[in-house]
Amino acid sequence: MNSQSSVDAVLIAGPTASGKSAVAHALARAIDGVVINADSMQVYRETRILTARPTDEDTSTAPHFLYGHVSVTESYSAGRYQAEAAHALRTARESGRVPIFCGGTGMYFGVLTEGIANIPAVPAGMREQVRQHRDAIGADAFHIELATRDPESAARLRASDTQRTLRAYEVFEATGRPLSEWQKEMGEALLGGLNLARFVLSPPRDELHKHIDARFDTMLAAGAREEARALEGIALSATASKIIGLRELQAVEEGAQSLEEGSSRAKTATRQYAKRQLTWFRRRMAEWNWLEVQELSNILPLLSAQLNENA
RNA sequence: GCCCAGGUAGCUCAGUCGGUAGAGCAGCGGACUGAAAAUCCGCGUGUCGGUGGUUCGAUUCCGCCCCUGGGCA
Repeated sequence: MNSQSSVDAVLIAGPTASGKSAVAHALARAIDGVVINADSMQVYRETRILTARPTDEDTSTAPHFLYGHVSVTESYSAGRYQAEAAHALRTARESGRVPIFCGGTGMYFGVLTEGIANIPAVPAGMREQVRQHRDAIGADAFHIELATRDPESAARLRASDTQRTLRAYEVFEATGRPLSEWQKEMGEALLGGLNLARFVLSPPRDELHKHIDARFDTMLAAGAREEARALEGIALSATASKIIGLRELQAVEEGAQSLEEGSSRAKTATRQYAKRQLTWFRRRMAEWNWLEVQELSNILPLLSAQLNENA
């Protein structure tokens, strides 16, 4: 990193419940920055509690972009994130504020720092058609059909990988060109050429697990059940329906399981998610600055010291 | 106190006609290019309650003890 120039953008990644939102908020206030979301679920409006989205107080005391601006009935995607993050980045820089990207979605950080192939959107109707086709003929037959359209993707993917085989198939159906070909043309990294300060917040695993459990209890106390109940009967998008805790709490509201059981399942799912995040971070963000301390008061000085080194 | 059932992985359990044991869940590791809080792949982590006895060899058979649940008093 160039020690002569100042930092153009700060990136704060970390597993769920690692306290990164609070750090980003405090940093934004300290350096007159703007927090830009890098989390696939905190974009959703109606699920503030369940997605641990920053509160109104947070967003009124420091600018926050790309939080809660999408309805749970809408699908969201890395492609849409790319466009919106580009706009948010431009807005922040034009106002002379330091963009602080904060979130837990590894793939979105990939969009920021490595770019993503620029592939035309696949019409929703076609996606649904392809999905039904796979259901009808089965995973193995679908995988064989994919091989005739996009042999390279088929060779790379297992038939059991529902999501990726669907994606490869539908891209071919929509564009007439294999996904593997599209992917050879990477788009530009949004933050390419900028001087970045990159951090991964990583509390010890047992501490993280305690935080996850405690945070879900806090969510319940803050009205997570009501939030889940309010969404019953609403046609959630494929993406929003994956919000951890939502289905678990709706099952509780419907009487299908006890609150204790629902809570336990939600906590377990959150731990498993954090584990997947950490795998990504460890392998793909190994050279970032890893901060293993736990307390906010300890993190800020460390982070500031790193920033000054780069300033 | 007596009778019955059970004590095997973190949890719920299977099993060994005597040759030191295996499933699900949890957990751990990994992959990841437009649903990524998704999707997928790999890994068994054990004084088989304790202690004596029989045996070449006991988690398995026998005795005693401890613990848990149920029943009779």
